[in-house]
Amino acid sequence: MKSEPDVFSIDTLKKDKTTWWTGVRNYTARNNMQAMELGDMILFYHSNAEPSGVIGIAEVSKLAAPDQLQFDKKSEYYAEKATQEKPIWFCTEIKYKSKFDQLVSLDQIKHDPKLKNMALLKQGRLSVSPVSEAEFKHICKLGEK
DNA sequence: GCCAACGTTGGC
DNA sequence: GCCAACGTTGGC
Repeated sequence: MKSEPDVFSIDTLKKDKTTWWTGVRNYTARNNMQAMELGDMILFYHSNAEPSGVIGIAEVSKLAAPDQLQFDKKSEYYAEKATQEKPIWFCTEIKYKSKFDQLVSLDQIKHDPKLKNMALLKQGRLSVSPVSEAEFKHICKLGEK
């Protein structure tokens, strides 16, 4: 899961413990969240950062539920066509697990043969993308000294 | 259903 | 700030 650290960083998640991943307005990203199961592990990625990369780990703490911001007329994430009966946007709640000793940069990921098939690289702009167990473990190894 | 125009993400 | 790579919208 990607987040701009200026907006919501791993340190904010650490402080808040949990957060609903609201504001995702892309169908593929939404579908990926709806496919998540309780306890699934998440790579937390800082985008638009210096440098960008995976900075830590979170865990799915609540299954996907309607994103409440879609009903809020004052929110920038308001969705006119959404109703309580038929919500359009869903999000999971995630829980802080840990912050890496060292960030695993996008550049590292790009140049690591074990990570070259990551969905993250295939579709760079997607904010929620799937990760294989092998990729997950390998990135954890790189992030933890 | 096609496609042009437009908007967004995110690396650089 | 630029721009590539998408995704979305809406006219037809």
